[in-house]
Amino acid sequence: MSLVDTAERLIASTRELLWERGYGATSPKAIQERAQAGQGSMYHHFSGKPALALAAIRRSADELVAQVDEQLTSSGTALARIRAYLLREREVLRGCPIGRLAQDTEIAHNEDLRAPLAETFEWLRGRLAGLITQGQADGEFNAGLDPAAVAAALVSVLQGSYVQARAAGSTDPFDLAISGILALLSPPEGN
Amino acid sequence: MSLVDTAERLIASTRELLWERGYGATSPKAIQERAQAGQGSMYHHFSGKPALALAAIRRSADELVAQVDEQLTSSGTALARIRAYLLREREVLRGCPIGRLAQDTEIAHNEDLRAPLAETFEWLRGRLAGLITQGQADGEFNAGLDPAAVAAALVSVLQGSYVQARAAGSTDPFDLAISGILALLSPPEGN
DNA sequence: GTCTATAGAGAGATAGAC
DNA sequence: GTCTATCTCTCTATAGAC
Repeated sequence: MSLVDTAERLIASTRELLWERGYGATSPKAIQERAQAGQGSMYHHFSGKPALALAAIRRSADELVAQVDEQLTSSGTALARIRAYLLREREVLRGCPIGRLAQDTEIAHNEDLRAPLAETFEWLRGRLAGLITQGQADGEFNAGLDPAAVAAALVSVLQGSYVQARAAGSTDPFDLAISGILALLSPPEGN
Repeated sequence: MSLVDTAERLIASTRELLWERGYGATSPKAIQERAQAGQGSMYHHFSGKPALALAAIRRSADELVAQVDEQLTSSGTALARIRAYLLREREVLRGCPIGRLAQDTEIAHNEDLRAPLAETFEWLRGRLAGLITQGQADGEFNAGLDPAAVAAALVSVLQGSYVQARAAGSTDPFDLAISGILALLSPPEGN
């Protein structure tokens, strides 16, 4: 008996492969090999590739939400928390484990598989909007800004910066874009 | 004899399929069917799928650069041109034909296939940075901003907004994020 | 230039033994 | 629960006729 059960190893294996290769390029065989499980084992625990992928995506989404929520709940001003979140350590060239899947046609066109992505981003926009509202009350941000719109822009900068970094084969565009949005968010002096 | 030659039809077909499905999910067979060309025909004009994909990606990149350059060269202030570019008509749920490919592992990990993406985004950042510099000279933007950083952030917002829209299955997050970055770029009043 | 035939490999799953 | 055998399809390409 392994440290974790077979179903868990299959989910972990699938999460890694979805992040690395996407849905289409993730084969049952590769999943099994990485999980050290046989075919019969996989089809005993899951009805097939879609069901296993759904379990893996949900897990990744839940973990991301928990992790980001903890980061954004830390002490400090709203602006400081947002700064820390944008500047935190990231495996930039691997991309976002959730955002990456949105480009996958098989996922984007499947209601079940897409749902966790939609929920994750919706939660993130709401969480950031709340922080921005708080920052406006504290006089950190221009009171005329729409918190929901700024929050959406912040999420976009992160996701788009991953895209630019992967296109460039370098983290430079990522870092540049983050510094750009931070400058716009809290200008050195008035505009 | 067709209106356009076979090689051109193959390239056009590949461009469409790469946009819709990505590299891995685009099969020679599907390319041939959409181009109304046989297998022998395709392998006569191109050495294989990678060569055809490269020709298709280059074409898409060149076309995007030409199109955006024309848009950004229009009359009006720097800010007005950037606004018009961000707000232009887009097929949001289809995603960006170039940015979409950056998430494709087979493309991101292949120097030849990735190069056109890198060049396109580098050009776009430079083009926007030039406009921002001009806008600073005209007093439209805070002179303390780094044009290259703000340009990278603008590109990220576009790319990331495509990602959010596809995840949501709706254009709403896209529109929200664009309005957010525009508000940060030119606040209604001082910050 | 374009066609059809063929081929080795892998995808994704099912069947039935253990 | 896990294993091996088997199956049908598709992928990507090559070969050689026309």
